[in-house]
Amino acid sequence: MKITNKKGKQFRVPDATIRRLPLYLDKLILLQQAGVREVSSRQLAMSLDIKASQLRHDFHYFGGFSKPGRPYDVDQLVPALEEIIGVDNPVPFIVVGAGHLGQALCNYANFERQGFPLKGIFDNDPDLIGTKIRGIKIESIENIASVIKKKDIRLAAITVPSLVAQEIAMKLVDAGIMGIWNYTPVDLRLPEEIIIRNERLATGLMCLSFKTKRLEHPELISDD
Amino acid sequence: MKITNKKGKQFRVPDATIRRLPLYLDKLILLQQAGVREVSSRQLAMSLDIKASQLRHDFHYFGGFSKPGRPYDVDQLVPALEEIIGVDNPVPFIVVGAGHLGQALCNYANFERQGFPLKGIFDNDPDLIGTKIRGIKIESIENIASVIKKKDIRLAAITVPSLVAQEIAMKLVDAGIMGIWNYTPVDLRLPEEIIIRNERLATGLMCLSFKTKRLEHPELISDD
DNA sequence: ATAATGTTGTATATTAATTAACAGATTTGG
DNA sequence: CCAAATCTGTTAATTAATATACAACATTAT
Repeated sequence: MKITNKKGKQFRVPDATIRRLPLYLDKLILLQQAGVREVSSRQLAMSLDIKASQLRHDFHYFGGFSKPGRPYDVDQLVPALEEIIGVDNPVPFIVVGAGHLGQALCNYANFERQGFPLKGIFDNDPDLIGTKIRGIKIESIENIASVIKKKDIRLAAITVPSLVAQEIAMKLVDAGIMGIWNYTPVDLRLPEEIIIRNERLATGLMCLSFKTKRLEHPELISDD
Repeated sequence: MKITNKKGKQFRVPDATIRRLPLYLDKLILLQQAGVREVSSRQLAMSLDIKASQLRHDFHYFGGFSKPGRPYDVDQLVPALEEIIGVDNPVPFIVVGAGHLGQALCNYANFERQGFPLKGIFDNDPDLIGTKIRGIKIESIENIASVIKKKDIRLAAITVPSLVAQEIAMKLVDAGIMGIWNYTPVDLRLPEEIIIRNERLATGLMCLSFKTKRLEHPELISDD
């Protein structure tokens, strides 16, 4: 993805950098809450287990965040990163599918704190419709389009059964959704301008398993 | 990470490849369940939105999964990948912290189906201890060490409050845990042989936000 | 038979990402 | 006031990841 920075220069921002931006912001907000005012690239990088040069390299795409010779000013860097990431204003989102996973996402209070207020929960199960999660009423999927338009929602998480995932995703796109956080195992086929992010919960466990297995069977590893 | 393949040759397996292995397995199991017997690298890669050559390159680290000239045999490839990833035998795990997120993980039935049976849920809240999730009783954190040892658990997810995360992680390691799936925002400091995987739920939303923002403000993008 | 098509495994080339290096700025300590 | 220590921004070098190319083999159709 290419962007134009403040100096008018154009850069291609690597995906790897985009993936790290949220981690930087996350950590910086923690520091800010702890009352830390300044942080060097080395300190910040170390706490994220990356090299300081990489952090500076990442920041470099977006222009200077500090005067040369001085560490970063936390109170200045946080809003700058928020603007870059696009959470300088709250970004409302909805959850479609109120099963266990959907409910868990809805109950995760930190989204709101990180700039993503939950604005709607939808399901087709009559037993669920009308019940509330954190004060938000679960609505019928029939209402999705009108809510999306009325509240100007751009992001949606979907945790629905595989069979209906494609159909529901298309409905969301028609209603104006621009980014889909896909928790189903389905390859959604949508217009190419729609941003899709696939999550696979078990992937984390599998990566852990791959590596711990090789700790237990040292004959499979060599470290040179 | 380096491994030794069946021919005795040593390879360094790129992290990017390790991250893709679970996706391959995931997709192959879906195909297997759908009754598909053979799949070419091109078909499989297309459904995962990667290049066929990359898939073959990934598989190449682990030795031949097919005869040259023939597509992959699904029923043969699934167990082979399972063995590589380390889920050829069930890999039990536990969840520490039974708040909303912990409960959501426990309720996510697919882990079991993918080789990760949940063998324990732990919390310190007296109101929660004794209640059940999917038939598994929530136990006091005091019991963790004995359960880990008795049931020979190697992986643990932690979804506890930040303040106690480090302390609990150390307790887990002392009891024999080798891999930690960390859902807290804390940088765990543990012996270097312990595998840690940090998850940040909001990261997914932030990456979506970064990209959709630039769709809405085309002046920030250039596509040449 | 044999040509046409489709397949993998693997070497090579290309592109992307990470790390290192360092100039120039700033602060600190004596 | 100057030397030592820190720090960033930026470029260059290195390493990692991805894509291309193609030989060798298999299948299918004619």
